[in-house]
Amino acid sequence: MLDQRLLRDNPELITQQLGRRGMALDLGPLQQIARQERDLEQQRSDLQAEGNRIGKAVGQLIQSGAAPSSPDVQALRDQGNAIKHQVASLEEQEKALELQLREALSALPNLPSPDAPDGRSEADNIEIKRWGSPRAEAGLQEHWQIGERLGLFETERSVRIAQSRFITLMGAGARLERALISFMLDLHTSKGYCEVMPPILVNSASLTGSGQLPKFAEESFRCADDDLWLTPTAEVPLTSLHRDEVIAAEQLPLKYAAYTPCFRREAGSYGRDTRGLIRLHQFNKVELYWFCHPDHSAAAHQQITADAEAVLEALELPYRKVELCTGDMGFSAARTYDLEVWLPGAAAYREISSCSVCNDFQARRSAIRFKEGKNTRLLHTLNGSGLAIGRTMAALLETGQQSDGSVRLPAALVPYFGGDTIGAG
RNA sequence: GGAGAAGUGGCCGAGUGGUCGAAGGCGCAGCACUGGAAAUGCUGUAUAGGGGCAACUCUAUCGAGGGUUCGAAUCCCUCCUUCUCCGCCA
Repeated sequence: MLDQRLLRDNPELITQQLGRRGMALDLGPLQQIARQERDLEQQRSDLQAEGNRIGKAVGQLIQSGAAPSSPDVQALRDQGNAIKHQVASLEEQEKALELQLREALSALPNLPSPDAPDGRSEADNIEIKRWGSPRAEAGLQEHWQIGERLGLFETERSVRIAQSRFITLMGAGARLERALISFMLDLHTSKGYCEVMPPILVNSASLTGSGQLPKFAEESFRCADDDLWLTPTAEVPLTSLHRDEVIAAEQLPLKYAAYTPCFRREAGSYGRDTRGLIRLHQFNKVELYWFCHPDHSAAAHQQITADAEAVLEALELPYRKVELCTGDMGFSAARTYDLEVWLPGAAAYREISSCSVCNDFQARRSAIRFKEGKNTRLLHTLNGSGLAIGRTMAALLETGQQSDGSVRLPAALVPYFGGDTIGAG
């Protein structure tokens, strides 16, 4: 959510910055509403002050012996009643404006950071670096072919259990998924992240707080009888972990690593990535999340990205780091790096992590502040995948495939998986 | 799921219609005392929004929302949460 004061005082800045995302906005009407609302508030509170004076005067009169039914008291009562009605009417108008304003503001995305590169789409993203030596021989299989051949997951039967875009991991496949989760959590907690296992059903307030609602309701699964949704990412419960809190400055940064399943409807992606582990309605992810001081969020963004990169490097998976342009960034982000892992079978880089700094955007929506001396200020939040588990498995299968049909796993994973090869012999 | 009790400031806790944003205590901060500290004393210590360069000032907030009243922490209604007992359960 953007600052209402910014809307009142400098809507041109918002228009200009959201223009970098490719939005054309006229905020004039909204600014009018914001100013009207402020004026109404002023009128209303002046009236209330008058009402309070009258109330006290009545009390004093009665206490000093005036009969409650005397004309003096009655006159004041009448005045009080008149004010009460005026206040009620002003309040009603004010609430209506406030609602309009909040709805409009909560549908606006974050302002991009000055450092974020301008651009219209994915095509304008900027490659920052490459790591590792991608395999590029001919005849490499895609992960779903390897998985099916080695019996690592069930595709057809999963449709019977749920529907398409769900997967059932079997045997070594299930074991590898579990190994990856443990490996990633251990790696992150060894660097000072606090491990979290949050609820994966979240309420509307939580989804609004991190930016998924109101605009992206169709992306999440909703429980019919409750105000609960299946979380699309651990970013949602982690943001709300400290919703409506004031945190002591000395405690910052708070760094969390959470493993959760994630649920996404993937509306509008029919026919894309229908095979294997790339695009599922349910997938596992280890998410990194920081609450930090505004002065340190830029450095924190580099760090959280490096922490995600460390997973790929420990798993010996070649990747590239891409900075998203303003036109391709997510709703809540001010600046984003994507990590794209090399899939030798598909011969393509695929997104496996997205690391964003949201500045105070989520903090304002979720009322998460910190106390610095006498001042209470909004803090900054960051999130990054560290990493998406299914896509990591896909990359491991394609990267580790050997001519005998087996898959060799990186050394770091051996203690977790309990072996260095899948499908040997 | 059934029955009962309770939700007040960072914490504990008083307050059942009138200058109550709220006694008292703890905690915290500053000052005094001290060689230094403890103890003690004094002072200060909620959040959000509006106005003002500022000192300051106005409004709202005693779980949430509505109602009664000139006036509500206090009375009424609805909801939420927590606790206790019973039942059920991985």
